[in-house]
Amino acid sequence: MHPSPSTCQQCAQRFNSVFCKAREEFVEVINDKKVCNIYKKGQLLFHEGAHPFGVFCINDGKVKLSHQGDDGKEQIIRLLKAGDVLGYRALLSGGRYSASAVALEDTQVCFIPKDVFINVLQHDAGMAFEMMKVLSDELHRSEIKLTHLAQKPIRERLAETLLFIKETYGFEADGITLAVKLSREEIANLVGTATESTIRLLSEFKKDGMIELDGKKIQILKPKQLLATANLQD
Amino acid sequence: MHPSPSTCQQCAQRFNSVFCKAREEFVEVINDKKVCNIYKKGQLLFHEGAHPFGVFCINDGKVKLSHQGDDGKEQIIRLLKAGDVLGYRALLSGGRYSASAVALEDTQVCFIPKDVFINVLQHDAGMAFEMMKVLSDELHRSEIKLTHLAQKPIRERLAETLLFIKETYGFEADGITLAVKLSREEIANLVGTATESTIRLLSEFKKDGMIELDGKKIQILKPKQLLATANLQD
DNA sequence: TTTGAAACATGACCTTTGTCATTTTTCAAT
DNA sequence: ATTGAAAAATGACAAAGGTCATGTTTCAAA
Repeated sequence: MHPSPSTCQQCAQRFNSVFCKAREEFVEVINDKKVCNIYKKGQLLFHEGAHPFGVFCINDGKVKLSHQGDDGKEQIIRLLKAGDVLGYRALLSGGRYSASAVALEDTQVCFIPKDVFINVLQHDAGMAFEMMKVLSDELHRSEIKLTHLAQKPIRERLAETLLFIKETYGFEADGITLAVKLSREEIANLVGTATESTIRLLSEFKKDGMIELDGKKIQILKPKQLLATANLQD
Repeated sequence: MHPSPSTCQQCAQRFNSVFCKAREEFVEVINDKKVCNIYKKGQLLFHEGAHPFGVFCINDGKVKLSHQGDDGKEQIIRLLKAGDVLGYRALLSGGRYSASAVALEDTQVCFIPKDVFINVLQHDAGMAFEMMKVLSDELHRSEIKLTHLAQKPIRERLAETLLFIKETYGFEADGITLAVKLSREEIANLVGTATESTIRLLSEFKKDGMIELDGKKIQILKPKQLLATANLQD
């Protein structure tokens, strides 16, 4: 865990986030009002059903965002990393959180109060535009996933999910090990399937030589074959 | 089909749309630059993969927005009605259309060129905020649907879809007939299932007395029982 | 009014995927 | 190092839902 950045102005994630286009004066305001915090692995940032009081900006670490299905089953809808902002959906829609956010590892987060965030959005068109872009991109991702969930077999969706994890978090220094530790159940809840099915298919992928498994470590041995298995057109 | 409105200022949908908070001066600009058009039932407003040149604002009529799955199967991701705007997702993300829009009945649409729309968003914070709200609401809907698609059986999803159609388009004058004609295949593509499964379940719902079927007309006889069948928590 | 294609309907069957039970492994706390 | 609970793995089985084949109805164009 890196030390807390002294200011937003110096933050390594600044130009990597939705604040990249924010004007200097507003970055100063945000810096004045932000509250930084560290969440330990497994800790809750916010809970489905709660009222939002601001947005969270990840400085370092990893977070999962998930819905609770009616039968209590978790559905992971987003994976977040340094530079990502979360909690904006409920804030902008004007309701409660519709998902819970949990740290996947020790994570450093800055909290920006609601009125500060809204105020910046209202007075900084560049920032507002970036926000719309983030929302549009998220919507796009969600709609594509929706279609795949409705139409693609689990095998393809699991391959796609592994590639998605790679896109999001990248590899360890070795260049092949996924840089996040997820349980089989979490992977299943990302794919939208039963844990056992995920376990079985991961074993198959391993038997096929596409991946290597070592506890929660997953190594991508044949990315091209995995991509072919995902059967992506777009 | 109503006659074309003379101006945006007088448009019946104005305060029912994303433009509800737009300042008068910008509504005037939009009015000057808009181009109105009528699309016949089945006609394409835009096609997946094409470049967006502006947004469409529905004045009267109904439109479906759908992805083409990899195997060519349609997935309907949104149903639109008077007052709804479409085509903004690709415009804001800065890419091509990721979905196709087709008129479900004769539909009157105003086209607003890209630069005009973007310009208004950039100079009218109220309008920008409304746009963010629309995006957030859409994202919310999409994520909920994602979870249901992953976790709920088809029976529940079909019931939910019928209620969603009711929420979107309402009833005919009789107060029980859904005010839109969709083929069984289109309903299936909304639910995310095979056409045959949809047909079978609709027959079951009819046998259970929840709905009545007469060609493409669907009457909701027992909304409460249908709601119970949908098994919605939220 | 006829007619032919498309949509609707239904049955049989099979594949996929989920569920349940059981065993094995991992890993952290003692 | 021990151990106990959680996670992972595996097999057997069941259920859900998709596919295919075929028959029926609808509806718009001739």
